[in-house]
Amino acid sequence: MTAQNNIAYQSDHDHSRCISSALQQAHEICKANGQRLTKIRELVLKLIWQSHKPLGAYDLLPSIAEAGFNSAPPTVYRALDFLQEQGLVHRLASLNAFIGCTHPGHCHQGYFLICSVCGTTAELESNAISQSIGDCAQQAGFTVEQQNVEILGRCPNCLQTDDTH
Amino acid sequence: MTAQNNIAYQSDHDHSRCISSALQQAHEICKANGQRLTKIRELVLKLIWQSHKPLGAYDLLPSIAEAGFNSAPPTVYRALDFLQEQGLVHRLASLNAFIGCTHPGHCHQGYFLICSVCGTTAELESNAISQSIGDCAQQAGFTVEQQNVEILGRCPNCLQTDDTH
DNA sequence: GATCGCAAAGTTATAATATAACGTTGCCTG
DNA sequence: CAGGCAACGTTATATTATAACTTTGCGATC
Repeated sequence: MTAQNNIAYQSDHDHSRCISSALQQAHEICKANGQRLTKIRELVLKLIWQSHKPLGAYDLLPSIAEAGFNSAPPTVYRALDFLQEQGLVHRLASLNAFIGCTHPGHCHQGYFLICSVCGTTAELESNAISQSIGDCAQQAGFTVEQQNVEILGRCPNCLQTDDTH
Repeated sequence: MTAQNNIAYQSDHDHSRCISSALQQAHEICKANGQRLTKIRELVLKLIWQSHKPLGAYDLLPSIAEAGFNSAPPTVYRALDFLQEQGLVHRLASLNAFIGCTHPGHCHQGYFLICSVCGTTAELESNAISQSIGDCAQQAGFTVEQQNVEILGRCPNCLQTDDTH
């Protein structure tokens, strides 16, 4: 889970803009919430945003060490917990990995399309999915608190270059 | 089908029937697939079916030891891997836990309603969810291989007995 | 500007989950 | 009944995550 390829699904997207935009939004959201986006927290967010591929907590430790911080596991988990609480990153349970939230700052559920070949992951907001899940739950008398929707498959780029399909 | 979804929430459901039915189906499916449902595999399946609550791999080890088998982790993980391959159990990534499949033997996606209070988990089959996910994926040019849908919330029983809501 | 209180970060240790690797057993089949 | 292979036993270790306590440093108040 450490590969490097900063192309979402469009090869022409300006990834440096993704990062700087994510960091700026993070500053605004933390300020609005009266929370501190400390150096470590900002660094972890930046590292998470280096790609559109989910990264494991332990993948981040070397870079944290390089930057001169303590790099024991609690350091990165604290930062990740904080970022999750602020809605800035999501945890993908099926991968034990983390990814930057592409639309922080509004209350939402994230649904994820994860490419099984290249790892690139896109976050969706879908009323249709949300509604169908809500309907099913309601029918079962069930009140929804949290949704975990992680779809594994092939992204357009990897479908193109794959002759077995 | 929808009747069965709710069985886990009904206090009067005949659970011993759940278990024996699951075991019998397992025998049939393994036979049909030319696979061996060995003693350990059957025991693990039975243990998983003791309740409608997901169980961790390590939760099963003591009972496996009691039954006189080796109870090192590989034993239970091998059995669980086999049972998953045969479509007899599902793994819930958000809990690192396993649960019996309530309709094995047909090709399907399982969607899960997990009660955050009592842990009771129901498996759904829903064309609406399936369709909405398929539509979103297609729109993104994405081919679906595997779906992970785990919904956390309150089951009807726990809603009734909960005065904070 | 000193100090107090608290949130954040440092540090050490360990828990919880999962797999690698290799040896042994025992079932099926020819 | 021998040979091959799948299943299981066994030991060790990888991977992911948290507990618990100490130290640091920010920022509010005096």
